[in-house]
Amino acid sequence: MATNRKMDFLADEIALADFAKAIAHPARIAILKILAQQKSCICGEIVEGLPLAQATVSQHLKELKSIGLIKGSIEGKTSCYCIDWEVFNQFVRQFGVFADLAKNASGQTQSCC
Amino acid sequence: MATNRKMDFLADEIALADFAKAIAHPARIAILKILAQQKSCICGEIVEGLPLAQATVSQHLKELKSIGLIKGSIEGKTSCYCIDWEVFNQFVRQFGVFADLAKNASGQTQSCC
DNA sequence: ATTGTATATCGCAAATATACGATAAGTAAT
DNA sequence: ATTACTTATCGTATATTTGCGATATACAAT
Repeated sequence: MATNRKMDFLADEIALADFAKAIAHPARIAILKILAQQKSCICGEIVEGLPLAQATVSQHLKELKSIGLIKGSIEGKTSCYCIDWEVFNQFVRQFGVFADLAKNASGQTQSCC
Repeated sequence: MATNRKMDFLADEIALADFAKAIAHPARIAILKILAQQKSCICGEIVEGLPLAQATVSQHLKELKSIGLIKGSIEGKTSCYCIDWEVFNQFVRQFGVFADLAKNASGQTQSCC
């Protein structure tokens, strides 16, 4: 990016793109899946469940955390990560804008090109 | 990426990540919005609607096309791009996996961390 | 205090993504 | 055939992402 032209886009477009970017990696998708399947908070088995080094997983966790999709804290030996469903659902709702557009256009499932 | 470890992830995790990557940029979100709002196919006003050079927009269109989210063709002076709702909905459905997980866990909206 | 365990961070290398000017390629009209 | 117009592609510069070893940090148990 030569210049930062992010500001020329709408805020909700940027937000949606940032959310997409946060989940735009198989490792982060896998992490979210793992966390979503656990009722209680889960610690470092995430690393064991992924084909990546501990440092790399930690970095992915950091990214998910920085956008707010997951919350986490370390307490002694065990850490605790979990999905922030509040934030998660907020993004899903934003994503729904497109789902709705798809529905409105469902009559023309057959596109014109 | 030192090594390509994509193969160590599940196919649907990779597919979902690829979809997310495709829409992980404000310009591509904006393009999809523009296309979704048009009933008929739309041509080069996309460029005018974005704060980017024509070459850059063309590149973004190419990316959306390569993952199959949009279809396009040029006919003389006017081009024709439109969303492939078939593909679009397929991805939305995959994304729904997470939405469902969110629903299942809705009892615990208050996370444990 | 020392050891062991779990996690985060640093520093670097390699790969990708982004942007755009210049240019090519195609069509329509003159 | 030339001009005007639209879109795609090439080449290149820069920024960002990804991955991991090495190391730091923090706590628990001995």
